[in-house]
Formats: sequence, C-alpha cells, structure tokens
Amino acid sequence: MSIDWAKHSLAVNQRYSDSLSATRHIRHVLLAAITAGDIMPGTRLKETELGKQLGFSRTPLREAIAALKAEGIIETGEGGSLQVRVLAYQDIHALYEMRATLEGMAARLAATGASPAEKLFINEIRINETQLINSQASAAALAQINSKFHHGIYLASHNGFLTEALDRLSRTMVLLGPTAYSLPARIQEIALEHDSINEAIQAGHGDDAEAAAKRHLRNAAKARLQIIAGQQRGSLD
Amino acid sequence: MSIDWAKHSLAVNQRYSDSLSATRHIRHVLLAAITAGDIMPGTRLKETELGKQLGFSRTPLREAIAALKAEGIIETGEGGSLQVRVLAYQDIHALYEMRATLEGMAARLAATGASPAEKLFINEIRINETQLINSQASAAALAQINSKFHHGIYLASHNGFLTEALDRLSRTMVLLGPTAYSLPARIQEIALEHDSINEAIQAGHGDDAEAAAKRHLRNAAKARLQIIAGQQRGSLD
DNA sequence: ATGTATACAATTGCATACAACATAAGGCTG
DNA sequence: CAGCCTTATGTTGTATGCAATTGTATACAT
Repeated sequence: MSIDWAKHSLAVNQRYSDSLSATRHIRHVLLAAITAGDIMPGTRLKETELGKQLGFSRTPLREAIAALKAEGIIETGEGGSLQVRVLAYQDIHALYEMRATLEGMAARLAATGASPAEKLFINEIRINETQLINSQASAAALAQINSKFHHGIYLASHNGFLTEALDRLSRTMVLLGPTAYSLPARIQEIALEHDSINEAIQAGHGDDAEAAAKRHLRNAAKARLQIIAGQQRGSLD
Repeated sequence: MSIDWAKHSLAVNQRYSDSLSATRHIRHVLLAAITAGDIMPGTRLKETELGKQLGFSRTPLREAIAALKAEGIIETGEGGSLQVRVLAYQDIHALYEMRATLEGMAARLAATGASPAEKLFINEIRINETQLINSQASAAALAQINSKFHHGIYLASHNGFLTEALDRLSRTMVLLGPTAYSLPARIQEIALEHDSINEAIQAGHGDDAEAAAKRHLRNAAKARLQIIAGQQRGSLD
C-alpha cells in the first residue's frame, strides 16, 4: 500500500539539484509516482496523509495539487475528495486524435523550419534509439529515448505553445498506464515509423513529415487499444 | 490605480450562483479583470494587497494563482515576484499558428461529426451575429457572440481535449489586448469568414470547414498585427 | 432483516502566523 | 564623493490551527 516516495523525491532532487520550491518539488514527485504506476487513476489522495508521507505541510501540497488539477491530472470527485483522473474510453480517442494533429504540426514545422543543428540533434537521437533497440534495452529505456525523440521535434517547431500543449498531452497520457513498449511486436514498427518521420524532417519535406507523424500516431492509438484489450477487467472495481 | 473588483466579483457570483469555492471564484475574477484590461500584462501582483482587496486570505488566492501559473497566464518574474504574463512578439505568431491548426481541426470534426442539433445551434449563433452586426452593436457584444460561435464549434468537435486546449488559447489571447472588433473594417470580413465556416459545417464538408477556419485565423492574425502596429509605442517604457 | 436516521470521525477549505528571502535605502568608509 | 556594506522593510514560501462539510458506522424502528 505504502509508496516509495523517497525514490521519486530523490530522483527529482537529483534532476533539479535540490533547487525547487516545495510546491514544484511535490508536483514533480506526484507526476513521477503516477508515471511509474505507483498511483493508479482513481486512487483517492488524502492531503494529510500525503503531506505526512512527503514531509511537507498541506499548503505547498495543495498548491501543487491545484496546478495538477488545472492540468487535468488530478480531479475532485464527488464530495470534493481528490483523486487521480480516470480517463473514459472516449477520452483515449480524443487524446490520440489531438496528438496526431499536434505531432503532425510539429513534424511539419520541424521539417520546414528547424535549424541544421536541430535536425542533426534529432537524427542523433534516432540513431541512439536504433542502438538501444538492437541491444534489447528495457521498456523504460526505450520509452525514455522515445520521449526524447518526440520532444526534440516539439522544440524544433519553434512554437512554445505547441511544445507546451504536447508536453501536457504526454503528461496526461501517463494516466493510460504502460507504454506501447510492453508490446514486443510494436517496437520494430515504432522504429520504422520514427525513421520515416526523421527522414522527412531531414529532407525538409513538410507534407511528408506531417503525414508520417499522423500515421505514427494512428498506429500508436491502435497499439494502445490492443494493450487495453489485454488489460481488460470487469468494469466494476 | 485601484481596480473595481466588486464588479467582476459580482459578475462571477451571478454567473455561478455564488456556489464557487473561494479558490475558483478568485480564479474567475482575476481572469475577468485581465480580460477587461483592468490588469495589463507585466503588472506586478502582490499577494497581500490582492488578498485584502478581494476579501480573501492568501491561501485560496495562492491556489488560484498556482492554477493560473500552470495555464501560463501568470508568471513569476525574477526574485519570485508575480506578474501577468507578457507575450513576446514571436508568441503572437505561435499563438495564431496553434489556433489555426486547432480551429481547423475543430471545424473539420464539427462538419463531419456534429449532431443535427449542434449544427442548428451553430447556425443560430451565426444568425444572431449577423443581426448584432447590422444593429451596430458594441465591440464587446460582438466579441461575446464571436466567442459563442467559436466555442459552439469546439463543443461540436466532441473532443474534450481539443475544446480545453482552444479555451486555454483563448484565455491566453486576452493577454494581447483589445479584440479585432475595434477595427470597423474587419467586422464585415469576420462575418463573411464565419459564414464560409458555418456553411461548410452545415454541408458536412470537413475539408472545406478546416480550410475556411484556417483562412479565418490567418486573417485574424493579420488584423492583430495591424492593431499592434497601431498601438506601437517606443520600446522603452 | 433491512432501511433510515443520527451521531461521530475524517477530510477538505480557509485563515492566520511565522520564517526565509529579496530589495532598496541609508550610512559608513575608502 | 563614490562605492559598498548594513539594516530595515516588504513580499513570497511554509506551517499550523480552526471551521465546515462529507463519509461512515451504529442503533433503532419498521
């Protein structure tokens, strides 16, 4: 039942050199715990309990929660109780539909507007990914390099609002559970799809990049449905 | 110097029947004040002062601010001071670029997936808008019906994440200042552009609806640049 | 035995109080 | 007189305490 907060807390402190305010620290720790699957959607969060476990008072905790509520990661259930957001089935479609559009836009902009250095950087990430796949890296490692690849494209779009919207969607996606890298068959497909996105970007073909990114996300949505079908439990918890 | 908080507070209370928690109330009041231009971007917000003026303690105020920071409406300046976000020139491009893509997506989805009732509703708003324009309504009234028209399309997309992203962008747009309805010449253009979006939606032509929405937003961006050029002051404040 | 009402416990919402920090002003020294 | 250091003031960050609302359990009545 009890969660290893120390692990997430340490990771956050390492990543940000202990220089975060309590509010921001808590925000990152909560996100990490949700991403790691330590807190599942629907889990009720009790402020007093959480505060004690994390070693902070309720004030910064509540501010962090206010931010996560604004992002749609945490929601208030009936009666004002807090819980990790539960995504409905139709939300999955909506989420991937959004990402397909935005990733398409980002890929197009990266293809047409990224600097040579940015294109080289994206290409390098792509090469690293291939190496990781060939060396049978863990699903977590693959998911991480995947994030880097996508994020690199977001940044190369030179559109801060687009980058933020996509980051936000990515954070929301962790509510869906395990990544597609738990499906061995999907890993090779992902590599190929990333390749076509990367090639279009390198060649500066905006239309192709957008189309490739959209294809990639349609397939990702299909894989996600496959995972969900596998997880299927009764609708009553 | 002092702002008429009572006016915004009353409006929020009327709209939500006094049933909002302090945190949510404050959030809406701050947004209303920014929208109305009572608080300009760059204005420094002092928690103690704001709290006293609004009649709430700092705790709910800080939570509301935490939410607005997560939305990018408020930012922390150097030294941790709070201020209304100041958009850079390049942000304007990025903002309209995003909106063009998302409004295009929404219009396409509305055209292909909206229910007959939703299409009727959108059409009705469009008719109301025409009447308002012909009766020389105020810029504020026109801006309001404009919001309704666009928001109706968002909802008809049946994609909650898209709706939320567009709402968020709209809220960010108030940071740009007066709407395009301050330009008399633009009003007729807007009417025509809304017409072509509406017609494509009514006819169920997804491609046309998307294209019309994108055109609309490109023109809106142009009008915005025109407004900004008119406001031009020296770069030294 | 089941349904309801009442009382109690627990949790959230808000306010106040305290601590740490940044800023700006004034005095002191070179 | 200029520059720096010190101090004072104000603002943000955090903690604790109280009030109000909600969830739950138990007892009683049907």
